[in-house]
Amino acid sequence: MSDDAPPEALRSLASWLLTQTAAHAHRLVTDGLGAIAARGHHYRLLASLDEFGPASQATLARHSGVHTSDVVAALNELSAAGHTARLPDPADRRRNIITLTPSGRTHLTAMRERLQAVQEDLLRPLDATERATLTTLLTRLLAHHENRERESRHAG
Amino acid sequence: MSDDAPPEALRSLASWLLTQTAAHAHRLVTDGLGAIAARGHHYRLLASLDEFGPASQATLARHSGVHTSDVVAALNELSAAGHTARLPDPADRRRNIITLTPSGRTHLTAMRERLQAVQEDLLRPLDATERATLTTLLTRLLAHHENRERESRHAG
DNA sequence: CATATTTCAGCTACACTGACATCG
DNA sequence: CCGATGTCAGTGCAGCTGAAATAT
Repeated sequence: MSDDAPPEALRSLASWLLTQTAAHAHRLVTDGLGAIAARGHHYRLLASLDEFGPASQATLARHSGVHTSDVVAALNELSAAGHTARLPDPADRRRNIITLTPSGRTHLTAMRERLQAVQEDLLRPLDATERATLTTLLTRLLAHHENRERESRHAG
Repeated sequence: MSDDAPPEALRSLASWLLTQTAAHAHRLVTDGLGAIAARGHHYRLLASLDEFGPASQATLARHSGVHTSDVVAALNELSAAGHTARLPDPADRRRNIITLTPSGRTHLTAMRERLQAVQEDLLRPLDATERATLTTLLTRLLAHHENRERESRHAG
């Protein structure tokens, strides 16, 4: 459904280039993870647990950037599959402490491998220097907009 | 919900950087267009009509990259607002010929202005050279993945 | 017959909102 | 009472699928 050349009015917009390439990236990630019955949120949560250790769901949401309500749903799936465990926090009975199980660790490794392949696929036309440049530019944009969000939350 | 620093396992993934920055870009675009009761699809369709002239819905879908089924919905909205007109094609009675009305042209101009402001907002931390670099890299990625899609459609 | 166009109904993923009960 | 937490229900947009009706 997008055979012809898009109008210049679109191709000249950075926002359009970003969302379009992101759509392709998202497709590749979804397909790559889907092949091992995983999804984007799963990786974000398991990677956060792996890097920061066991945490409450709220902390996990802050680390991974996944919305708390989506954390609930994703952890339902991950726990049902035995990749995470929900333990009540004895010190604060509102909280669950989420831990990575051995099975979750294995699953995380598999996801990492899939995602590495996806990056290669995604960035194929760029050489190493260009990939580094792209990463730097995107990282700067992201940092800028994350700060703006933080500030507006602090102000609001 | 994304206050803390995301794990390195995410920050090092180009796919993650892309989808995150795209999410911010999408928010800015949605907000910017929302202020004048417009949406992304509207701009893509009106810009295509402006650049390529009147077209059938199917052609419009191919030009704009908007799915045919979504074209139907967006044109319902645009036509209800008087920004486009659907005329039956006398030469092919399956088709509607879509045209930009004067009101649609005015609306398109307003969207263009909003979107220019959004680009400025989006790219603020980058200087002119860096913006050009980003545009080039993204354009190359996009071209690559569009070709892959075309080929797999041709093969399949 | 196959193909193209328009339309409708619905699905998935992600980001997000609002409400609620629970607990500190 | 205020605030944080976990849960559930539901919204909106984008991208997409499938099917039907109509016409070429």
